[in-house]
Amino acid sequence: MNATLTALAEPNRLRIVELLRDKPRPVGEIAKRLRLRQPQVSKHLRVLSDAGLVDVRPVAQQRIYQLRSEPFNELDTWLETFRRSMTDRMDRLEDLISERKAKKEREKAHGH
Amino acid sequence: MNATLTALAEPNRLRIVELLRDKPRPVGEIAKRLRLRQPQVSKHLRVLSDAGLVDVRPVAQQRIYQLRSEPFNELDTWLETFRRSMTDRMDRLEDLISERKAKKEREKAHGH
DNA sequence: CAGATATATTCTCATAGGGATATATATATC
DNA sequence: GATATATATATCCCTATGAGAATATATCTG
Repeated sequence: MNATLTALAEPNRLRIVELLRDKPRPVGEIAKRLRLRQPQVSKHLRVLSDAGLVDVRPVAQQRIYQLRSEPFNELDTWLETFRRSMTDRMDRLEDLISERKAKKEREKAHGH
Repeated sequence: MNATLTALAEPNRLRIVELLRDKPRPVGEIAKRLRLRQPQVSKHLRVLSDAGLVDVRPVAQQRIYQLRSEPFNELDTWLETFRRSMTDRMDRLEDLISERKAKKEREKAHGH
């Protein structure tokens, strides 16, 4: 989880990932499209690979990189745990508000 | 998007966020529970706040921090763009697999 | 085998940012 | 108003890491 987030947190890596979202691509094409130098792209792809975000497939001298779905699924699962508690919290906040209103009403009634 | 990911990429911040998932909490409690020093917690909360991940609400000397839902929703929306293209790719992969199986079957039938 | 092409690795440098400590600020209590 | 409590900020140190350039490695083509 943390590995995934760390890998995605770097702007150029995020761009690479978004580029690979469309389809698998070789290193050179990624570099060209994103106007990055080849070594940086290779380095970033290494990080993405170590984090399990991409797979490589050699074709002649080229290395075709493509996204792996697992990390994204995990990220999604993790996010869901928030979705739930968030809506819960919202409900509780509303409860809190109506509670306070009720309290104020009581105070007013008692001449505060 | 990048701000959100950067904020979440730091291990202790991630822990803070996961702690706040349960309910809003004051700085001191976060520090105590995660065994972090108060200044670090304040700094991390500052980053989370700048990234729009948390809100503050003062109660006496305490500052109660709580999660904001927007960034998580955005992250979710972003993730969906992957889910789609991934399943597309998966379908294609499955096509590839069944194609290969078919080929093997043909080969087996021919006495390979 | 000699290029040419595509990619990975290594090295150096500079910077960002996280941890520790001290201190500032704000609010409550007496 | 003095003190205690809760939090924020400032300062210093240190490490991780991204960029750039040079070089190594692998594969194809002739």
